[in-house]
This record gives sequence, structure tokens and C-alpha cells, in this order.
Amino acid sequence: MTIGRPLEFDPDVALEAATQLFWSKGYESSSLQDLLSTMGISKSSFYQTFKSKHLLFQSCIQNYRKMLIDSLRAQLKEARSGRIFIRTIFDGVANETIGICARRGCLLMNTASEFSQTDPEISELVSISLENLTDIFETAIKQAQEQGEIPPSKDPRSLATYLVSSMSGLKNMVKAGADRETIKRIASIIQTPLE
Amino acid sequence: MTIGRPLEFDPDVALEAATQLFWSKGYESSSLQDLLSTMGISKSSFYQTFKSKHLLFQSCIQNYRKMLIDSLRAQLKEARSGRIFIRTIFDGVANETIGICARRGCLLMNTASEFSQTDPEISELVSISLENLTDIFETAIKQAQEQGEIPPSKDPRSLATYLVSSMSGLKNMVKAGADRETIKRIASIIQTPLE
DNA sequence: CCTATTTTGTACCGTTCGGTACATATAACA
DNA sequence: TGTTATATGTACCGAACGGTACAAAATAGG
Repeated sequence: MTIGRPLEFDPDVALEAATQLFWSKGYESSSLQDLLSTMGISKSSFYQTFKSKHLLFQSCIQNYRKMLIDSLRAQLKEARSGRIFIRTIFDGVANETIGICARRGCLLMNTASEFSQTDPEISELVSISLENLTDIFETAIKQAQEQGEIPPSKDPRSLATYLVSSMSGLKNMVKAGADRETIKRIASIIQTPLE
Repeated sequence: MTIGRPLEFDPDVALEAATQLFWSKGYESSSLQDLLSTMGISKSSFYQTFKSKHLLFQSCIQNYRKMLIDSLRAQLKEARSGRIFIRTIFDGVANETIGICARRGCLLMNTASEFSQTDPEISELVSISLENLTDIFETAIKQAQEQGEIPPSKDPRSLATYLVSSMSGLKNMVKAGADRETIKRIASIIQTPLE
């Protein structure tokens, strides 16, 4: 057992709460007060455990990255084919126009947009995360090519980065207020280069 | 002649300077001090002429919108065809990876991302501006269809919104740090649904 | 029970935030 | 030359910002 007074909160739960807040409001607009309320801890505990707002944010990005990548990997594994996986992901964005957590985009893309290379550590984290994302799409594309769903002539890596870019744009359209049907139509067109 | 002491600065020049700052740093991260230095005016003049930071921002979006739309319209007019216009626009994004004003994306998309529907007036302004953008792409697509460059079977409006979405994603990839060649490749794939 | 170790509550830090009040300066008009 | 109208300079506002100091509280080991 560790010595000293035990923590009165679960750091993982608090981190997840912070991640959700940053996801919804971005870095600058999430004040320390906002974070403390959302995480349900005091200022002392905050700085004791997470050191600073900036370091917490980095942890949140890592947390989000892991969550996202794990989820996508699981979905790809369960999907009946690489092509279906991609279709499911893109068509699913239309559902982000409704609900309580709607129109918050993707934390990684939001961060890329908010910081745009002004912060080295953040840039590095975002870059790595986006590469992970690209890797998954690339895997899905290669699978689809083996399954004859995508022409083998197409370069998987290029298509994958194209999909990441397109996903970023699509999510930003959601943030801009586009309706469900519009998103569906765009998502459909996005996938035509796969044919 | 107007009565009273004359302005010691050109409001249009100051507005343009503010627009550039908001474009580079976003709304929240552009402090009043930043704005005053960039615009080259005093706090008194600022509030006298522009009322508030928020109202100034709205004016800047209008200013940006006008600038962007006018520029695009002119380019479309000069272009040898609708298809070439689109190609020029998308391939040109690769150049935004270099230079002093690089990686700042598009003020409209940046604003959509930063505010994501939290501010009614801003949302409205962004929506209208994006519609204007879509209109131009739609015009270009229709021209291209008449010129036999794009299959007439494709719906111009859907393709246009797709292009807006794709442009948003592409610019965000630039902000995320993607290199010139990557952007070029993505830009190329983005245009395949036009064939 | 005492000490060592860690967490938490409370008060406080200087800075910056966007915005305002008001006196002063500069112009046109009578 | 006042008078009126507008613009600028200076000082200031309360609130919020992220962050820190330090004492009190709670645990484990001796």
C-alpha cells in the first residue's frame, strides 16, 4: 500500500471528464473553474495530480487518442469488410448533428485548428494521433483491396490521408451547422474515390 | 463635411488589420491589446469606432467574406473553364504550407470550428458566408458541366457542398502540419468525384 | 502514539481580461 | 470667437485568468 493520505477521486474519471470538456469547448475556452467543476475536484487536487492546465490537456489528447484508436480498431475488427467499416464510419457522422454531445467535431482536428502549429508539444501529439488514424484507414483500405472492394491500383496511404482530411472537413461542416441530409450527401461523395 | 474632430486613422485599414489577426490567431486568442497594437489605434478609438471586440469580429467576418467571395468570383471569371478554376483553387492550397502567413486556414472554417454553434450571430454569419462559397463552386460546376468537363448526371449543389467540406478538411490538414506533397496528393483525390 | 508522507481546504498571488468615465484636443459652423 | 460635435489620452473598473503557499487532515509504518 502507498503511504500518505489516499486520493478522494479517481484520476482516470477526472481525466475523462476533462477530456469531454476540452472536446466540447476547446482549450482556451475551458477555464480552470470549468475544469474543476466538471472534474469534481479542488484546485489543490488539480495541481497536485495534473501539474498544470497545459499538461492536463496533453494527457487528455493522449486519452482521447487511445479511446478513439481503440474504438476504431475494434470496429474494424468487427466489420464484415474494410469497405463496410469505412462506410459505417463516414455515414455515422450524420448522427453527430443531433443529441446532447452534437457538433463537437473531433478533439484532434479541433486542436489542430485551435493551435495550428503554435505549440510544439501539442503539434507533435496531434501529428502522431493523426498518423495513428491514417494507419487504421490504410489497414481498412488494404483489406478492402484484398477483398476486391477497392481497385488495387489505388495507393492505400494516399487514400487514407485523403479520408482523414475528408473526415476533418465533414466534422467541421457539422460544427458549421449543416443538417443531417447534407452530411449524408457529402459523406457519400467522399467515398466515390474509393471506387 | 462632417462636423467634429476627424478620425486619425482609416477604419477600413484598421478593420483589415484586425481581420488578419483574427485569421491568424482566432477570436479568443486575439486579446484587446493584440488588436490595438495590430490596428495601430488607442482603446478609445477602438470602442468609439468598433463598439466591442465581438462586434468588431462580426465586421471582420463580413470583411473576410467579401474579400474571399470577390476574389473567387474574379478568379472564376478569368479562368479558362469551371474545371480549371476548381483545380487551381484546390492545388493552390499546397502553397499555404509555406510563407509568413502559412497554416492559418480559412477564417470562416476556423470560426465554425472555434464557435461551433455557441454564438447565434456568428453562426448565422458563417452559414451565410459558406453558402456564398457554395454558390461559387456550384456556378463553376455548372459551367464545367456545360463545357463537358463534369458529367451532367452529377448534382451541382451536392458536389459544391462536398467541395466546401473538402476544402475545410484540406486547410485543416495544412494547419495540422501536413507537408506540401501530402496536400497536393489529397487535393488531387478530392477532385476525382468530379470525373 | 508518533512520525513520515501524501492529499485537501483556504487564502492569496500578480496579471490580464474586456470595457468605461471623463477630461482634453481638434475640427466645422454660426 | 464661441458653440457644437466628434476623437483621442489617461486613468480606472470589477472580474476572471492560471497558479502558488501553507496549514489542516488523513493514511501507513515504526
